[in-house]
Amino acid sequence: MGRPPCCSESSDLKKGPWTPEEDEVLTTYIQKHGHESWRALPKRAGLNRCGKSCRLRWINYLRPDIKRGNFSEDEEILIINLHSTLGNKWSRIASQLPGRTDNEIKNFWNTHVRKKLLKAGIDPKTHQPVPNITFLLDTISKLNLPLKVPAIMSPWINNINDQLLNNLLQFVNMTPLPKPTFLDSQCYMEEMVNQYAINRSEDWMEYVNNVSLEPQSECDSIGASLMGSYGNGTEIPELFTDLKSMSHNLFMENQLPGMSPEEPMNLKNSLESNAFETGFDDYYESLLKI
DNA sequence: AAGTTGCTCAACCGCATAGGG
DNA sequence: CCCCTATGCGGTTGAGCAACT
Repeated sequence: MGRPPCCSESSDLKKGPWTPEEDEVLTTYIQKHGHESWRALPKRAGLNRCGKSCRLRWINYLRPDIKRGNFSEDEEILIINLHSTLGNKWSRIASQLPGRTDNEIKNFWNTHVRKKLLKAGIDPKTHQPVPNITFLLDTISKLNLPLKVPAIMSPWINNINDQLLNNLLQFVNMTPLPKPTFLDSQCYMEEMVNQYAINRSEDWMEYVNNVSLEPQSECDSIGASLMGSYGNGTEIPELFTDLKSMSHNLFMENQLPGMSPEEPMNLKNSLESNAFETGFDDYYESLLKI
């Protein structure tokens, strides 16, 4: 199906890594004669390669104006911004970064940026926050609250409290702490979530199956206060509505540098339609996928 | 030291597109 | 228009290397 590849008709053409000698031949030829026809070039230059392979080698490696070395922070931010508007249009992105090739940017995206964004709770495709619990965990970990961090995920089992909520709100309103960079503290986040997924999933499912808040026998005074605030039998979605608005505010405060002006509205829309409102099974699934 | 796992990135593959006849 | 060819583009692969066990 489809057109055969340009070089498949001659299977004795060389493939695989280029040798320094081949590089030399190609460079010398192009410097002398240019590359008006990639198809004809290998034969004229005396290379046992297909034109496509020659073109790729020149564009991605041998071109004299190619920029080598690690991407700078500015380049990374530019790539993120361009990707948020252009998507996987690597060649268009590359055209904005002198000396960088589409292949190089694509590799950089797939091996670095994509992972960074994911760990920061941002969907690398949509550039919008992934509605998962990592956000809340990250936030709480930075607040250094005298609570075990996983408490936010199992409040319904033992010790959520409205002091926690108050602290979060205080943080959002007063922002007395330096703005967290969501690109940091990734390992910690991952570990916490993994541990939770491993250790607490049964609790979680047990809770999901029984979505009313019942005071636990070991419930402390803070827990009792929560019961007072929300009342027995409070449906979990009500609690999540509060947490949703908090995570939204926190994200607005801590968005990645250089986002486009319309990005905050996209984030808002995303949060308003996220899994907090679509049920806990979905939410739990997203947690396990992290 | 040896084996395993994970990561990076150069290179490939196949489809899309442009342009000429 | 339609067909054909060359080039461009984006997704994917796998060799080589580093880190880990």
